[in-house]
Amino acid sequence: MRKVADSTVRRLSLYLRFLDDFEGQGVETVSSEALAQRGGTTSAQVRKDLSFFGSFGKRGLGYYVPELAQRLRQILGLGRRYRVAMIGAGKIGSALVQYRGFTQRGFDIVAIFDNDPSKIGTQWNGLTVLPIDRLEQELKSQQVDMAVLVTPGDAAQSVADRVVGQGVKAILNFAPIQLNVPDDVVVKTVNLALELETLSYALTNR
Amino acid sequence: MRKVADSTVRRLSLYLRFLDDFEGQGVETVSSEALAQRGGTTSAQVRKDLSFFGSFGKRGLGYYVPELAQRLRQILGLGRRYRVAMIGAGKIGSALVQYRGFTQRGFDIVAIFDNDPSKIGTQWNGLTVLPIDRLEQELKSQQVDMAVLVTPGDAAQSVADRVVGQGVKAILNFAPIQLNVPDDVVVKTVNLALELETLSYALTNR
DNA sequence: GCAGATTTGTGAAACTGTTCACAAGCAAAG
DNA sequence: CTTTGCTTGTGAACAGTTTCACAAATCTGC
Repeated sequence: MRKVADSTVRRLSLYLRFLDDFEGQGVETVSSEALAQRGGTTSAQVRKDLSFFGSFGKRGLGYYVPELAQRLRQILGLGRRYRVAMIGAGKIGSALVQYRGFTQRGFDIVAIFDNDPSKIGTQWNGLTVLPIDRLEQELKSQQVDMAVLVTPGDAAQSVADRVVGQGVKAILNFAPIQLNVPDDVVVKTVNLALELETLSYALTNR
Repeated sequence: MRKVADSTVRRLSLYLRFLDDFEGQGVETVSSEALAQRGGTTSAQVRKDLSFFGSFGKRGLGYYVPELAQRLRQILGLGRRYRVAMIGAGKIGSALVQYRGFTQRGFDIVAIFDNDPSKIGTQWNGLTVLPIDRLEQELKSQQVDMAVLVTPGDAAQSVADRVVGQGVKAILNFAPIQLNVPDDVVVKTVNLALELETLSYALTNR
């Protein structure tokens, strides 16, 4: 498959959300224009995004909502559930464990790790916080697909190495550092303070 | 000022973080190549990014770390502190209130709102959760610069309207919807489930 | 079955962002 | 003071992304 831009994939994910909404409202077909308005983009953009993967619409009519939703799920790899490990049971980590959005969209958190003795053994949402020493063992036995890193910055790289060592190929990283991983591992970093700084920039330069 | 790409601003914010590290280590000068390696980019990219705002380096030597850091703070508007309101005291909201990274980087949370009677009046990190009815009053009296929206999706737009109505010009949005705001208001949306979906896409298409 | 109204799918054009490559400037050594 | 080596700053080339614009396909109403 030829390379598709990250921005395209993000929009597809958005479109899918809108389609779910439309489907809930009993809408049967939708035009690229309608999707575009909902997503703050243009109809040409929507059609171009979809065209990378095939032609799913009917000229003169638009797209069948359930069918397009199904196609997008397939493209995005959402035809299955994913097993996710949360590494770090601090503020953000414990909030994410309880976050409904993940489960709703197909991502089940199946293990939580921390190295703080006062946290180990406590229950979070039905899961026991495990000591970080058990990482290798659990990632294997639980068949974890993805790891969410919510450790302090200075621990993140070594944890990432261990996770990668167990064959995990996808990491969502909240630590404010640039992770170094092999080419076949995909990392998405979310840096919350950085997002505020882009707002600060925008406020300042107007 | 001519328009600078969002990607450039994000990298500047990263460079600043690296400069802080270097400064802490007592490093006096740094080359574009050193910054590039730390940030996973190229030296040409670093120099181009900086060149939008002036020429801060010395040929043959590089950049003076404290000076460049100072310049970047100025460019990013980080020469001051910002007053931030957290709207929504759910899982994510309460985690963010306690998150050190915000305070460390100049963003002080000065008010928290929710509409759940069981949360109103409770203390979070020294702040009392206020009823959402007090929003307008508090945003004004507290001179809030930015709002972080952590409400359910269906409440987000109406809250955003009220926030904008009080003159707040910057919103960090965690609700999984596309916010509609006037042109002079800047919104950054962070969609956590969507980040996982891009990982899912990457895992599937290899 | 035909005319008119829609809407897709897609090359081409326009635009935006990144990389290249090198002249110019500065430091250090002799 | 001159040479050598390094590093910046930047125009130009390149690459990637978005927008345009239109032929082709389908629907609707008569």
